Amino acid sequence: MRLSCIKLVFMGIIRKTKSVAAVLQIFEEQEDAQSVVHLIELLKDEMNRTTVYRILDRFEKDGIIHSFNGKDGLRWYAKCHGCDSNHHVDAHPHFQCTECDKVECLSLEIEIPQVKNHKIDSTDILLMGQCEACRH
Amino acid sequence: MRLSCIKLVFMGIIRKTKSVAAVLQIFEEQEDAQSVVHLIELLKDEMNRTTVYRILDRFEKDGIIHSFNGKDGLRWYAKCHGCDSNHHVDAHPHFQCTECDKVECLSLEIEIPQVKNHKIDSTDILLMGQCEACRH
DNA sequence: TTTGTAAATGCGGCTTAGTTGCATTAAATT
DNA sequence: AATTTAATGCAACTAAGCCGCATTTACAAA
Ligand SMILES: [Mn+2]
Ligand SMILES: [Mn+2]
Ligand SMILES: [Zn+2]
Ligand SMILES: [Zn+2]
Repeated sequence: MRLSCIKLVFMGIIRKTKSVAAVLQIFEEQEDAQSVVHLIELLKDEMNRTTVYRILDRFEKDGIIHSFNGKDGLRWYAKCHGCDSNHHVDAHPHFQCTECDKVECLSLEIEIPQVKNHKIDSTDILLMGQCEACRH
Repeated sequence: MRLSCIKLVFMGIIRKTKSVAAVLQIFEEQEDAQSVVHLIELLKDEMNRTTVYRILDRFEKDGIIHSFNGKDGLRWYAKCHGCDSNHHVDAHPHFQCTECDKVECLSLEIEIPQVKNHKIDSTDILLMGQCEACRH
């Protein structure tokens, strides 16, 4: 059993298949978030789209990636930092460019005030505008 | 030309049809946000679902209602306050209950810090948790 | 190395939100 | 009442995402 395999089992992924490796590689190489639609397109020669959905599900359960809705209601995924299968600790806002559609995770604290008579458990914050590249 | 009609034309709606009146009435009676899926169900005996979509589009252009994505990626609509067809001034966060799914507009200012090298034009903020009714 | 196992995958079909084109209806103006 | 065209109904379509089931394959035990 190779080291990378021990690590994957620890994270909840049982078998390191070619498909698992291919999806993992995308998130290792690319810090920006990826839409499922884009991932399916990227991987269409290597695996079935159902497999993409299922691997993303497993990765999210394992705290390898996290997901959120982009501005058009599509599902996006990005790498987690410091999460595992028990705790998703990596809550942060996201930014989506209105020109190129690129999505970034933001290391940014946003203060959420109390809402009277409500218990807030989580937040979903999407900032929209122009990214660094599109601003020029 | 009746007064209500003058008002509607002013807002961009050209003809006050029975369908327009029916959708309008829902938003006048109910302050909470409504999902399109729920509206279609509510109105299924009175009009075609395509008509619901088209009336919501027109209302949004006219500043009568605004839309946003709920936690499950569905489209939700709620009444605007102080908007018209030229200016949607009514930006605010939303709350969705994780138990009963109810969605509320929040009159709440949330401070958005600057993001380096980005131009932020709009925000989409969804708070999730337990509503007043579900907390007890 | 071979074999047994169940995790993972492929595939086809299905669900559902939302859109589009076009023929028909009806609201408002004359 | 006649005219105009905004609005509607309808059917077909698109696209994201899910599900069941047969098949494959990773991996551990023999
Ligand atoms: Mn993120
Ligand atoms: Mn609102
Ligand atoms: Zn951009
Ligand atoms: Zn509730």
